[in-house]
Amino acid sequence: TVAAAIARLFAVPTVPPFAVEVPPSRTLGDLAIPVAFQLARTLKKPPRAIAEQLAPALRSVPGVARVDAAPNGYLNVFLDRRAFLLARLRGEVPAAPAAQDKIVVEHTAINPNKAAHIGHLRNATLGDTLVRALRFRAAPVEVQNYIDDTGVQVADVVVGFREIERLTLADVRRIADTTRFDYYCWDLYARVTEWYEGDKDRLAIRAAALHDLEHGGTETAEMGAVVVDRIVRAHLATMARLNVSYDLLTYEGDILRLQFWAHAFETLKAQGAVFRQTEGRLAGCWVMRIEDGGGTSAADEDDAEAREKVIVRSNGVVTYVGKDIANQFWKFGLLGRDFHYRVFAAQADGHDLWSTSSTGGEAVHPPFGRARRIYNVIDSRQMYLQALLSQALQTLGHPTEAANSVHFSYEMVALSHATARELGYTLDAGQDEAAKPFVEVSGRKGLGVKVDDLLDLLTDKAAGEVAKRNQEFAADECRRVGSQIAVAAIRYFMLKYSRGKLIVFDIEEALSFEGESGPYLQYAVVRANNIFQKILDRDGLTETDVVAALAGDDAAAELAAEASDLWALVLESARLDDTVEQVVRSLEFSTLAKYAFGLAQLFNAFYHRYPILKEEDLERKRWRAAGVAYFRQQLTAALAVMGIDVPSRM
RNA sequence: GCGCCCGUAGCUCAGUUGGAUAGAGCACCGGCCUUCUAAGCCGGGGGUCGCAGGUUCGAGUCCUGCCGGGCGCGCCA
Repeated sequence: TVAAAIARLFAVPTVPPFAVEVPPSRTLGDLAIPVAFQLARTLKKPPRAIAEQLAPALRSVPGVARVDAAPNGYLNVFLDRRAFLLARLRGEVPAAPAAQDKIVVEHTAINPNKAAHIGHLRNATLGDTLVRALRFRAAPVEVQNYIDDTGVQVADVVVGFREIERLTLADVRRIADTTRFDYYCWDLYARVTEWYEGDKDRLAIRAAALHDLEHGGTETAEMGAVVVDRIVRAHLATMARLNVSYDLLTYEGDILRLQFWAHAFETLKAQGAVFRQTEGRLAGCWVMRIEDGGGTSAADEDDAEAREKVIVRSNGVVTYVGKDIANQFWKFGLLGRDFHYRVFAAQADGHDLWSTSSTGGEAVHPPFGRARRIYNVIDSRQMYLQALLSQALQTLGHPTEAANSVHFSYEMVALSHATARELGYTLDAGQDEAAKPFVEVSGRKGLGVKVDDLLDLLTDKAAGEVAKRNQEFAADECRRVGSQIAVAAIRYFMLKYSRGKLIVFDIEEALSFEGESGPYLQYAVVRANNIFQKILDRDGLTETDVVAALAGDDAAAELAAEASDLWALVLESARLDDTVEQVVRSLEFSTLAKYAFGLAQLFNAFYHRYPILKEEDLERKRWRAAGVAYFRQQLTAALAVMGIDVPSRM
């Protein structure tokens, strides 16, 4: 309506989209519109003159109390505060139209051969938060977790069991039943890496194991399947602790067995997207030419080859890029084939987790895949390969799908030297790594902080704090709340950095519950909730009762005061929807984290300055309570988008 | 060599379609618990936004070049 008013006033056919900003100081206004700056160019008039002409016209917009034209050209809008808060408390705010296009988000995708570590944690937290943000905006989202069950990493662990430990399939099953199997494999995997280094000929054993995994029918393959199944279930349990869940597990083995790749390969060949190299280093390979933008001049032969990516090796074995291309085509519904599906497990949040299958499966299953838009959550090191997926789609005549293939890229998580030392990892002064400001996490070396260890540490600490403050709590109650606090701490920690920033993970820092942390946010909501609990206990009034009583209050003095801190809290609380929208657009979750933190700060300050239970002026008391009611509703929702629960007490 | 990312307070970081006086946490100093939970609040010191040009009413933000650091560019995944 504001845009329409501007268009009418200046008779410009199309008003460029303009931002609504937050003024640097609340005394200037509730909203700031810089549209006069934009119009200044086309209208060839100074911003101030335009703003002054615009201001009276905007006063008729519903919900607007006053509009000031600032000397510098800003239009500062003051809202009808009472109407604003009441409408929001009654849920009368029109929702944005829900998106209809189906979205697939793929995240986590941990190699199923060892326990999950903090590197995987960043992926899962970003991915799950993206899913929650999209669903907050009512978009239909399907969450997929890709399981590389036929890769070398699984083969390595199987080699460890067979060649180093000399164990049978039955032995492995027994170990899986009686140990922390993902931890056991973590150590074994590191041992296998060393074992290979002892004698390079042993790599032939790995190649044979890999072949067995791909083709099946042997005890090695069977052992691989057991390892994968047990580790995947361990990962799901770990992720469930973090409030992360999925809709579908996509198994690479099924992509191979169902000939998805063979099918995609025929199409790629037919369209000339891949070709068989006949000479040079890559003779005998099927390769895809990589477009790297620049129209390079007469490059020498090495450069030319560097821009060819092998899709099928000269021995006929497809690389993982090929499998990824087939998978991406399937996700868009472009492959012309589908998996079989079976229910894999029931999840804590009540909905079934499905998995792909090569045979059989349920006759009736959800319509997986066929997405309009795909987010692949994967760290920035994979940028090159993700660009290939998009390029393959483009080459095969699917420009829309190419544009809708989003690589949600983020930087990796490394370890601080202090934390690496704590894990028992020592670096000689001579090593290159010793000079770097961080130590790279390495599953292959067994160097990393395991997610469950970190959660256990955080939960113990939080449960101890809960016990101190709530002596009436039983031990299991402390534990339950402690776990909610631990999840808040770790998820917030993963979200507060922008995704382009490398996180140098330090245990000491991650264990902090003070200042800008997940628990700080929870604490603010818990305090707000306690106020309503006490109102209920003492006055017998619910939040609904309090809001209903407001209808008779016209003055709303508490809200109307020029520098009303209550109004500041309400206005800031209202920014959640815009913030989530911005987050989805920019894929930058630190924006949401900082918004939620700032809101909690605002509330905590308000909480100290303005008592509610003891306030004797009843009208004042009601309006304060109303503002707090809206605040807790909004911060609770913000925390839900971040996958953080609010404890009953803490 | 080419591509991507990072460089803002002592430390760790926000500041994202360019906008009003560059912010937060930690650390440090000083206050506040017989009061709705001190996992908190209030106050203080602390800045050449890596450097140099450019674009314009306006640049931490956009462009170019340079400096420093990280990652990627494999018949590994």
